[in-house]
Amino acid sequence: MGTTQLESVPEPKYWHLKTVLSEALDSEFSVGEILPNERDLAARFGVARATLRQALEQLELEGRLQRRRGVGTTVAPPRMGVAVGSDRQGWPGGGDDAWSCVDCALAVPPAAVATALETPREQAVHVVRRSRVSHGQPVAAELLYVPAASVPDLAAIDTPSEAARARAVLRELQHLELQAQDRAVELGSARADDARELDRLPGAPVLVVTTRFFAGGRTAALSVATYRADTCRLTFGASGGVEIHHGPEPERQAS
Amino acid sequence: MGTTQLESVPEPKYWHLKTVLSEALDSEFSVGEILPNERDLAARFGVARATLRQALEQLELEGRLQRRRGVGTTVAPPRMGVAVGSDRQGWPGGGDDAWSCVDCALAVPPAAVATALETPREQAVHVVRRSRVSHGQPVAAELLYVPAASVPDLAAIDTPSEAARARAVLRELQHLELQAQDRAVELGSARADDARELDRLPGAPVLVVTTRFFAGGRTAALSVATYRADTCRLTFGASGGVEIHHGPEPERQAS
DNA sequence: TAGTGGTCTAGACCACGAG
DNA sequence: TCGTGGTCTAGACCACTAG
Repeated sequence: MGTTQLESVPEPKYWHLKTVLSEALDSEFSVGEILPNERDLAARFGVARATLRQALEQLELEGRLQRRRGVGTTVAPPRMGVAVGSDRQGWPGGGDDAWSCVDCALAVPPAAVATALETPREQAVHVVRRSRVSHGQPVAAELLYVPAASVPDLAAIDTPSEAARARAVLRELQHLELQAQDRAVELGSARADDARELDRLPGAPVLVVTTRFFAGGRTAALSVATYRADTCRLTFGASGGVEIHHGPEPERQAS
Repeated sequence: MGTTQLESVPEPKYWHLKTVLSEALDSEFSVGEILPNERDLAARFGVARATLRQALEQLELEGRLQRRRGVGTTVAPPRMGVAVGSDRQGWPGGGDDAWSCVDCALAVPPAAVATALETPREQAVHVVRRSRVSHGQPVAAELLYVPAASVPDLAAIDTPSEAARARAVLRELQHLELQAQDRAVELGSARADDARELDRLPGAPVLVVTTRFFAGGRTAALSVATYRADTCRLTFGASGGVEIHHGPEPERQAS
């Protein structure tokens, strides 16, 4: 009989919960405010804590919440715009590009990196670590892979600190003529060391920006930068960006 | 006393599990292969199913696995490179840009969109829906918001279908002189309608690409495109992209 | 109908941060 | 020391797909 195709699909509890919480965040909370703890919230909504957590995880993924163990759950500020493509072209480290050098080492890169660099397997390359801070908090960690062939004059340099050696590598790069560069963005999860640097737990969602730098007909350097996905909106182009958030779906009506 | 700082931090089980599974995927499985079901896997590793699922979720987030209800868990192919910034500048719909129109409606946009368009609240704009298919599967869904002021001559047009009206809006846009454009990428989760179109469950992770088109000193159009984060790597620049995957951390050694 | 992944529960213990 | 979020368990039932 009348299987009237009315809402025969029950919405998952955590999904509905997320919607309710999202609306509450908009109307009843302000940035930085601390939410009730998970056990209280779960009780208040009459669900198990795991279910409540599923909703919170989604909201954190969307950058609406920030959770810290031992502290609590707070309302996150809008994501900050982080310029990734503002310099039309340019070597890393050229003309203050918002990054600061951490250290430098010789290391055998992952196989995929070696492939991109067209470098023999098991051959060590310079690995420059840099970090990027915006609005007072760390937003990105970068590994910059530079084959020794790209910085031939580096051996003569004697530097006092790790960071200084990193800067020396970058300085050498500027001498090459940059022919082209190439960017890709994908979703990843933070490795243990990146997580530490980004002040997040391992596995936290990150946006991985891979940049290839071409010079002398080769890939002269490869940058793998991991940005905190919860707090960052990567911007390409001139402006720092106007806030664009997803609200509820628009009321669609025939035109 | 010898508090020898040896592994005092027990690695979470799901994290270790993820590592083990990841290595197994590299060495013992090939693309498309079906993994044992979750209950068997959990038993095999001696953990609860929820713990095993936590590891699988991470691997799916990284694009290594694909899970489908009622079917099983399969090994995902490497992410496909999807060109987002290849056309230097250009209106949507100009010179085949890999998108196909779905329909068009007049709707009141979300508040944030209205702000970006510098349009009065509650004022309806054209909303063009487009979808993008790559390698035979849907990879992105787009909502393109076009204020009526940007396409003044549209009213005279009488079109037979929704898709045709969408194309008419795009055609009108080409007449404007594009002064600049502006992109941002951030992490989001699929709304119910996007999820349906992308063949995913609601809440699935997506990369949201927001593009603003400037003409005549105003924001003439705003595109919000949501890409499947599990299967796509967004590329900016000339090439379709060489595969860059994250392997294990490199062996770092003093230089 | 059988088997899969998706959701949900009601507990337990642990690691961390602040007072 | 106490309260927080993070991890983990051992179940249960549901929604979907395929044969």
